[in-house]
Amino acid sequence: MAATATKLEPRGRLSAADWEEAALATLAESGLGTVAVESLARRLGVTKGSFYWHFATREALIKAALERWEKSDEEIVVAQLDAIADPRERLRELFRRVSREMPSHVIYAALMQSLDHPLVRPVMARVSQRRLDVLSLAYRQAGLGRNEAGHRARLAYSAYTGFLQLSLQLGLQRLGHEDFEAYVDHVIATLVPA
Amino acid sequence: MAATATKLEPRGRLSAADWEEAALATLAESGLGTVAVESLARRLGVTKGSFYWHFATREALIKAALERWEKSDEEIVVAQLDAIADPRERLRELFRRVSREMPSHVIYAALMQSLDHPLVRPVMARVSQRRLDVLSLAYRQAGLGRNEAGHRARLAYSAYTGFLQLSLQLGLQRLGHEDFEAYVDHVIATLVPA
DNA sequence: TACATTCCATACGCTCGCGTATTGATTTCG
DNA sequence: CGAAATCAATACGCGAGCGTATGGAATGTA
Repeated sequence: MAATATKLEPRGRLSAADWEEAALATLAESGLGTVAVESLARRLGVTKGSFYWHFATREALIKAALERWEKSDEEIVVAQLDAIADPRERLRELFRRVSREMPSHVIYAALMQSLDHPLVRPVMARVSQRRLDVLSLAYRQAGLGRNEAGHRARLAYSAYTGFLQLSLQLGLQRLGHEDFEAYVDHVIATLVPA
Repeated sequence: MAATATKLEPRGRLSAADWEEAALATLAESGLGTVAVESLARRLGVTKGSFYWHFATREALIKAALERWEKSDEEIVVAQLDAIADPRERLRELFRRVSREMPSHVIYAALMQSLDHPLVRPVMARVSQRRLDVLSLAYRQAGLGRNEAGHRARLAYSAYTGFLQLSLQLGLQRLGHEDFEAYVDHVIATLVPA
């Protein structure tokens, strides 16, 4: 009957990867601040003793989890997107992707709330720069000038990260599936050149 | 020669207001997490003993500081803005205000990084709702339909909060005074209907 | 089976920040 | 001036989390 169903994920012995996954899961649920070793241990059905065999320190775990996430994010968000030739359609698809594959965005949003923390900031700086570059390139290919494209990319990316913050962290009117579609359409109409 | 010039603000005895101001200053500088009573005490040139005479608990201080900020923010951002009759010009001025009066925006951005924390979230929810309403109204008066106005307001506000996060927290290319003006112009051109 | 490696539990120490208790100084004011 | 009220210093207790030490169980392997 435990309301907070602390789902213990793996059953047998644990590997470093298990801890990293658990860390990312907890991160997505309640932020980096709650990623504590004793808490994770309970979640996994073991104790600290286990953790410190796999990792030297809590920071080491965070570092590993971040690398794991950054890698998967790199593939998901960026890679399978270059396929779309038409830049305008690529932009539209990019905006739509925010709804699908939410899990990765949830972690993104959680990490953006921990931009203090020396390990997180550089990761998010790289991730953000990559996304900005993708956007900027698409806008250039869509016909905008160098400066225009840069500004529009920054605007679009700001809207993206801001929207996630308002929705997931602030919890501002959760915006049902219906209205969300309408909103995305409006964003596309406003930010994607005809 | 102390690099981190921990400026002790008031000289004589302290009042509750002094602690609140110091809390807001520290908040703006390094986030809510660093708003600790012993730290503030050092900053003010006293010790904990003083603090706990003025406040029952750290949370009480935060609560008071938040009320103080919300009040001042309410006046600055909202009040002296209804003056501008033309909604389009009002929107333009609104975007420009992000550059001036940075201090309040810095505190805003810092608080948006602490949306966990039970005292902060409701405050930011109210503040955000007010600003969204202001935007939405302006867009309606500018001729947009009910839904259009709501969506555009959300988009503009997302861009606002996202931009602050990217600039102040992530530190993404600090964007010199020159480029910043150009960016704001681009935003206005993109988000304010002709 | 024997032995090494891998994984985990228990118990402990340490630091940091909050909050309390107590005493002391400094105003304020009758 | 003397007493009350106001503001502050010192010392202490406490819980949360990290990290360490050490022994024990489980798994592989010769």
